[in-house]
Amino acid sequence: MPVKYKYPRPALTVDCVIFGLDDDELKVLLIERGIEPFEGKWAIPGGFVVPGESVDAAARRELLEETGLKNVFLEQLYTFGDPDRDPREHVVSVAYYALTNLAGHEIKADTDARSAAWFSVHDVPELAFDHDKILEMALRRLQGKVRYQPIGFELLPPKFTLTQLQKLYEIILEKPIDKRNFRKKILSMEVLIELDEIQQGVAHRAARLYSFNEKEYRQKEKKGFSFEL
Amino acid sequence: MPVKYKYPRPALTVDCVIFGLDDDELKVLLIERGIEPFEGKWAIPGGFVVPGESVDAAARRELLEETGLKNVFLEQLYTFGDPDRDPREHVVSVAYYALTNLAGHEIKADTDARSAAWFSVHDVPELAFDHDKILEMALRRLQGKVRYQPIGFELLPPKFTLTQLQKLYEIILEKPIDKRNFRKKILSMEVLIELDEIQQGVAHRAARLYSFNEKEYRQKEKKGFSFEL
DNA sequence: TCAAAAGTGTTCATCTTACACCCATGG
DNA sequence: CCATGGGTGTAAGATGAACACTTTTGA
Repeated sequence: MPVKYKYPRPALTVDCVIFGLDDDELKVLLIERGIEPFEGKWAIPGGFVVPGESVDAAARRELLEETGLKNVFLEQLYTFGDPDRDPREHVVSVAYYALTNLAGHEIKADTDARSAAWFSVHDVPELAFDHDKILEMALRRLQGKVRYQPIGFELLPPKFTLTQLQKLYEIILEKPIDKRNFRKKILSMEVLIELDEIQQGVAHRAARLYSFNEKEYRQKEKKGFSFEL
Repeated sequence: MPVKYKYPRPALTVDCVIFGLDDDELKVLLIERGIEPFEGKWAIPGGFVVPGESVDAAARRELLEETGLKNVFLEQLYTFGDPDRDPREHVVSVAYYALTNLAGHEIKADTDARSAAWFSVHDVPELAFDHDKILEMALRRLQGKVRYQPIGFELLPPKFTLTQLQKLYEIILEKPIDKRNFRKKILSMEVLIELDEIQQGVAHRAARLYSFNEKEYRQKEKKGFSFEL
């Protein structure tokens, strides 16, 4: 359905950088492009914004359509608006980043039967468009934000051990953390619920499980408390 | 020059929240709308993105056209994409915020002869579109960012006293700061140049002038130093 | 019984906070 | 000479960093 406008306007897309946490690596979900431009190249999943849907909604829709993911943490990252980032025409893209726990969600085959795969963020193939720039920015944002907002939990299953949590920070921040100091700090914030459950099926002493107390966190936050690693 | 596209697309605009620092208030520059919709209402300056120009360039262009400002700090804030934020049609807006020192720049009359004026951020008239939301977000961003990035200097003249700098933080963060502790902290970072100049024309002991050493800051930053209030 | 990870406190150094007086200047 | 803001140091408390051994469990 072709349309006419009084003045030209750039096209508008959304792109979603989807992070997942493996045992000892941070991964990103990429999709192999089935059409030109950049056919055969890997890219961050995304698509065009349909007028009448909010840009946020477009991001959620693309996320669902291309990966089957829903109810995940999704936040706007930045808008990329260089006129030559797409060889066809001026396409402005509002980039988002999503956090999900890799184990929980199987990634379904994409509707267009293109293949999707997880890559280590430090070993990513050449990407289409300016997607390397977008990915780099998403990584930096995640590294920054994880230290003063409790978003790391989004990368873990709902019940996790303190060691898993610590490892998460070590992987994202790319530096080792002292075990005792980490536990002291995180527990002193009192935003974790100590569950009456322990890890199953491990070949050593099973660790206690915890969950993030989001309600408690929101209350504390209102009273001026601020989460800091 | 009407244009045809294969699929409909939202329109794209940029909006610039422009902050300026008065003696004891943070101000924002608004423009009175001369046309529908929201004719007569105050709004954040902005305009449509022309295909072929980067979104950043569009923001700079609008800033210059509507206020005469150039070479000011300008950073992308967030993209607002609700379909009903503009009553005419789906208009997605990439919002920016700018920092400038109020004293230095006279704001020229807008090209469309609409009036422009500075308002205290805490005493703003009813705004057009969702501009109240944009302004609120810009304020929060400024309050957050000013504490861990040396952007506050953008609101001051190139040469300033430590008391001016302190007041800046007090105004933005909306809380009093201890004078001695502030000076100790800011000087210990060693990113200020102590000038051989003092304040002129004050009816009391003249304060020493300082300037921000951006070069030094960038070098320190690379070595892992991080500015923190 | 061994391998693997869980869990736990103390000390020292550093940073943050609270706080008050004298000084220089111009009117 | 007085009003106004400029400029300065110290002590106590809080926070962050470094560091090693015992316990539990399943194989």
